Amino acid sequence: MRVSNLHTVELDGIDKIILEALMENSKTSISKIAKQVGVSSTAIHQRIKKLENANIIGDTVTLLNYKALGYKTTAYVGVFLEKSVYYKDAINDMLKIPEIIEAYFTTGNYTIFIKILCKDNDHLMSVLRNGIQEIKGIERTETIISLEQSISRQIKP
Amino acid sequence: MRVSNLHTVELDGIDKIILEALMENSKTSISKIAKQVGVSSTAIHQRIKKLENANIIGDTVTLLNYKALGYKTTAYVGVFLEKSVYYKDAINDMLKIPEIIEAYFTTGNYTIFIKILCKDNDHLMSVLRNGIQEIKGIERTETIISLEQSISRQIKP
DNA sequence: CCTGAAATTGCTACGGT
DNA sequence: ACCGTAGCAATTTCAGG
Repeated sequence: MRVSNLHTVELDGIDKIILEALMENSKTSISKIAKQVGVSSTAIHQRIKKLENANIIGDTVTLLNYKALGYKTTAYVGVFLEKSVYYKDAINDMLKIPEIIEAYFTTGNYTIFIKILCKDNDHLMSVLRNGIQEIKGIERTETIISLEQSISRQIKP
Repeated sequence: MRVSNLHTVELDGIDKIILEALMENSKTSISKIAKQVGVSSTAIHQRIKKLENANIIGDTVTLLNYKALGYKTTAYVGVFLEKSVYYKDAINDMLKIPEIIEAYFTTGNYTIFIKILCKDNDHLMSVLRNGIQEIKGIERTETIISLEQSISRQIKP
């Protein structure tokens, strides 16, 4: 890894192999990566520390299989706000709705764009009617329901 | 954890503590969870194995900090297909565009709805013009650019 | 479903090239 | 920047209540 004077970072081949292994499985053992690359475990360990310090490696999380827990409906909702001033309050209200798992402030048609995870369509309707559309400043919403997720991945470093 | 005869799953309090700890940090040590709950490491280990076998625990991944790697633009693109028949081929073509990190088959206005990660707006324009809009069967697209991500989380079990 | 002990594996610090 | 060693901590297996 090389850090230029303009805050950009150059990863070499070994860094990329490390990152790809950890992206796929955060529990990949250092020794396994070391064997694959052909250097010592210590070297890999030192590189990982550097990548962590450079803030390139972020969180390590366990993803739950929500379908197994009964969450089978994913939807996106475009939110039209009366005035952008309501943005902060709207986000605060949205934080209280656990089904909202992502929210973005956006350009274009919508002011706020959110991702929702629900058990089924009835649950989604209830979240929309009794949750989201009750939030102050929301004019109207447009809902996009996902029938199938076809791609889900990270970008390779 | 209890599995009813209708394929639904009941998690007890200990399961939920385990899952929440691992969701936040997949590297949380078993022994730490064990101390918090007040049982042996072995018991926690066995429960984790069960949750894995029940497919409730999914992947454990390391998230990269894409901003540190120069990726600063997130966008969503709604895709209008001429005919739904083109869906499979379109997804196959999209798999070849690494900037596309999520894709959904959806109801509503759009046929396909995708999430894109780019370095900057020029990069985004290039992906749209030279990548996505070249795919066979795509009539037109609508782009929503995220200015700020305000919420990002998982649902609690 | 739990425990405790033993075996295994992996992490991390240190000294050196 | 990398290596080897060695001590330590954690995971995982096993026998048993």
